[in-house]
Amino acid sequence: MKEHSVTIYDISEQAGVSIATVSRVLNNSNNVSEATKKKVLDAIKNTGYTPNAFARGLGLNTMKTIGILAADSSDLYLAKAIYYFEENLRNNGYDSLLCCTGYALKDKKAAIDLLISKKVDGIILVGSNFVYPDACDNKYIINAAENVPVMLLNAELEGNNIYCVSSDDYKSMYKATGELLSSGIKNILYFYNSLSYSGALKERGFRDAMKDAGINVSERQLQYFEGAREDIHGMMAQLDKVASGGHKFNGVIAADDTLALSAVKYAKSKGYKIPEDFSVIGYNNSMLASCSDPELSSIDNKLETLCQKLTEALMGVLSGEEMPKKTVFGGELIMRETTRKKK
Amino acid sequence: MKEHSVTIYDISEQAGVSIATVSRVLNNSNNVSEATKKKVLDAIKNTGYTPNAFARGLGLNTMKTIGILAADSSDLYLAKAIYYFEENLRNNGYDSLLCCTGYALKDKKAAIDLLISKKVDGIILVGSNFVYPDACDNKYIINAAENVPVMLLNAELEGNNIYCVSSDDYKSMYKATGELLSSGIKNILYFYNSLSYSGALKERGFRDAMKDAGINVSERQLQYFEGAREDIHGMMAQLDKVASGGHKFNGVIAADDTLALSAVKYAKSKGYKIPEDFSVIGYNNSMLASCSDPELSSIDNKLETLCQKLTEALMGVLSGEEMPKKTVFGGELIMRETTRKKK
DNA sequence: TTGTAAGCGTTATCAG
DNA sequence: CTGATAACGCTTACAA
Repeated sequence: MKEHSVTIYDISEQAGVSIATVSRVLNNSNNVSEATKKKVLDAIKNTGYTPNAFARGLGLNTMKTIGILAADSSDLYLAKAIYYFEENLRNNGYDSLLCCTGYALKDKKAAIDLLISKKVDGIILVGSNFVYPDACDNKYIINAAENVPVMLLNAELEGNNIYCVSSDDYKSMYKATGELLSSGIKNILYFYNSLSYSGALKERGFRDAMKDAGINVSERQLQYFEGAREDIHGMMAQLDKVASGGHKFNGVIAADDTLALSAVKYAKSKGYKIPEDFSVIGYNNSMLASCSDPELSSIDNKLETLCQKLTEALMGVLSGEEMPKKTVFGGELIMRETTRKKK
Repeated sequence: MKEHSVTIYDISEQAGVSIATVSRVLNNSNNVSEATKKKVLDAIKNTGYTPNAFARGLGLNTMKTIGILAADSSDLYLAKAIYYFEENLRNNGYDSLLCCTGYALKDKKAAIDLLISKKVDGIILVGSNFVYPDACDNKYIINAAENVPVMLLNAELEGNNIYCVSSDDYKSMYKATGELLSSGIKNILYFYNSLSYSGALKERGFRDAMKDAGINVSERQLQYFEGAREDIHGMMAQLDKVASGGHKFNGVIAADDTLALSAVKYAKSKGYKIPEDFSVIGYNNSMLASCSDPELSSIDNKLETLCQKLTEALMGVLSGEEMPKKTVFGGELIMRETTRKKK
């Protein structure tokens, strides 16, 4: 608890120069002689002076912070994303203000308002769950973008000052479904837990692939899991209920590795041979893939690249450059032990 | 991109009062008549005015932010902690500035300095890895505490303005080891990946329990894993190497669930029956416990409670109350499928 | 109950 | 190259 912190005035006094000069050496403006520069630097060192960030913020109208919004920062996938963002941002001289909003729209709104009132320089929305199928529900993002650039990870939304970086979930799912089908697995259950726009894309990828293979998909083949995101037992129970309800399936494509892992455990509990009699494909290629036994085949959506590109884009926008409003990368199916080789 | 944002002066003008009055209704100081209050509130609503946080910060010398430091915010356990902290802090009107430091001391130093220069109101060090066995290496924390209160989660350090909240790792490990021994498993390998102070405590718990049971522990019975924290295969390989090197073991106590899960996979790969022929106990009781098959017995260290208490303590300190310098909770061994019932 | 005015600690614009 | 000085937008004595 410093009593009265040392200010630019103290330095100016000690160094025998004006505060303007001190400010100049602080921001290493070149118009200052080596001699006086040294005096100032010495004084700074002696006192252990650090510029007051608030005063600085007030003058410059920025404190170089980016607001990071995520529904749940402890979610395996979101946590990784946040990690990458924080690192990239810090390397660019920005700090990260983290807000976990939960999955309710009104909380997301509140959080975004909070960040704006704290005058962050930009906002990153981590995860597809921030954009809703119904356009009205996305108004809060459009509004936020009137104040600061808003960057979306794994989501798409058209709007002024809004930039999107995402993985092509539709295509990834389409391809993964195709792979599973051509490996001989036909009775595939689609298991998901997100109603986001990106979630809808994944589902459509699955449906289209099935349709294009001439297979009809019934409603109960699409299982929405409503429980907690880590509730493996709940997931297993749901699969069990579906099966015992009469709907047989010998493969699961999941919108998330946790769901996929639960499918693996479910299949094992039933005594099915994986991958011969029962195949599973997950999504995100998270650490759960190698935790699972057998190890999960999973779709890798290049999270690190996405985060990097998104940060670059944000930096570009902040320095006034023209940046692409939408950039999308391809995903890649990583084959492990829960899928057969193509026939 | 607002052109010129609306200030307290605009409001004062529109409402026909002085800025002081506006400020008063903003901070709902009670000395203001209902009539003028309404005028001001109306003006605020009309204009969509939000107080400038920087100016506020400058005047009050706080922007109500807490710095959260973690080596790796994507680590399963740390991510959960960060999540709890963020939530608790926000409920108390504080924002969270997140810094991921990695595990290198000099980066931790840099990060903590950064946070202080940004004038956070307090700092939370998430995870035992911030305090080192060698006292000199902890100087950076002591220094930081001269500026703001520093809170340690799962670590202990004596010092002015430093507060610790932790789980009793020593006792938890001691007890867990005892349980395993009394279940009949005697050749236990201790598997760890952290050299922190808390890591040392866990190890000592293990050693003492073994000693008290009259069992000698050799050096190669303590396996330090140096690789990446999610490298399951690397962990398995190390266990394999130990075994094929001639050291037989039929149980593993791990300092972390990931390590434990790798031990389960290792044992299964060898065809050992779990838990009859091979038992495993993990630490943290993370979601990996239920991801594992069989499910991991694991030590729960009440993370949510710890985070809550720590936040409470911090809030107390910030409001000038006297707070305990050290509070420690007990852990609990959650029995699942990788341990036998006691004989 | 309300207004005036003095900070808060910088940056930036002008003169010199 | 350097020094005054006016912003920046808010809080808070102190007066009225």
